[in-house]
Amino acid sequence: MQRESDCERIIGTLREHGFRITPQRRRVVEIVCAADGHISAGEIYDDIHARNPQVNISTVYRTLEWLENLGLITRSDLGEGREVYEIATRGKHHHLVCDRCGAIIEVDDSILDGLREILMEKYGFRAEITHLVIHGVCKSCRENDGSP
Amino acid sequence: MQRESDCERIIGTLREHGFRITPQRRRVVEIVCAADGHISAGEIYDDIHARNPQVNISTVYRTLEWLENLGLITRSDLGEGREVYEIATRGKHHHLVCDRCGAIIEVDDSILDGLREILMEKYGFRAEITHLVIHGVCKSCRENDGSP
DNA sequence: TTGCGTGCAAAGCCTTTGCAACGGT
DNA sequence: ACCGTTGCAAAGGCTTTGCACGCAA
Repeated sequence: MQRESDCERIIGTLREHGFRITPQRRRVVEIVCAADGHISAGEIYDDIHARNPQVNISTVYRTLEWLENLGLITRSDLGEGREVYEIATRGKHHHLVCDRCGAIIEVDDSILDGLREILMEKYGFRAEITHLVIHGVCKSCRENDGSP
Repeated sequence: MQRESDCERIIGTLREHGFRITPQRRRVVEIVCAADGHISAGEIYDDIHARNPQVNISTVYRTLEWLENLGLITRSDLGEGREVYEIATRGKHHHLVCDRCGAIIEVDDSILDGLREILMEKYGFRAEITHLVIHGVCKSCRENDGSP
């Protein structure tokens, strides 16, 4: 499957560039690749720590920082102190979250094209929106509730 | 000026509702009103503490929470652990945050009109975006760096 | 062997909380 | 005088850092 090949590809890239592949680093890469979307440093640590209690959380943070600097994973700040990571190969996307039923809808990055243009034209601001979470009400909930 | 009347209006509202107006609470309200836009809890504390060293930061946090619950101020999560407050009377707006120089640019809610339309048309999703923080690079940083 | 990476412990930030004393009304 | 508020201190959650040992290459 795609996630496994992502993982092997990343490990291979690191090895080719002469980076040391330690068991800890390998586990972090595996877990991030296996994750279905975002995952936090704490979740990665819990996962590793369950099998290898000697592994320290500082190693997880250092590995994530290293992978991020290498451009192999991306970090998103979800607000409220929540920082999550995911592999960088996924197409850029964002999430709509329905506040009624909790549904999460993945939307393509292109929905932001217009907004980016406006910000550049009006403010000269180059928006770098890596991950956006938009709350609201989904279609079925609107129809069920009869709300606009 | 507007800020002063905001301040007096809030104090008056609090007093009318029977809330106790302590010097600490008064100072917090004054500082938030006097701030040009958003201000962080730490900045408020520094301001108060400079003149009244006995005032504790926990009082600042408690007062801000109280004012927020009363709907008199709003809190925005700028990401990276930065939370800022401002008086609630201001028109709906959003923030552009420059990741190079830290500048914060206030933009009107209308910049999201297009995005809201797209989400409604393509996904039937009614976006309820109360406050959006968009990271990126501001005009002057782009010009200084020569980046696009 | 060599020096990069790790575990450990401690600290750094920001924010919250328990508790006894204080002070608005 | 009452009881809501405050100051203090401590803790809590997450992340970072200094240091000496250990291990990948």
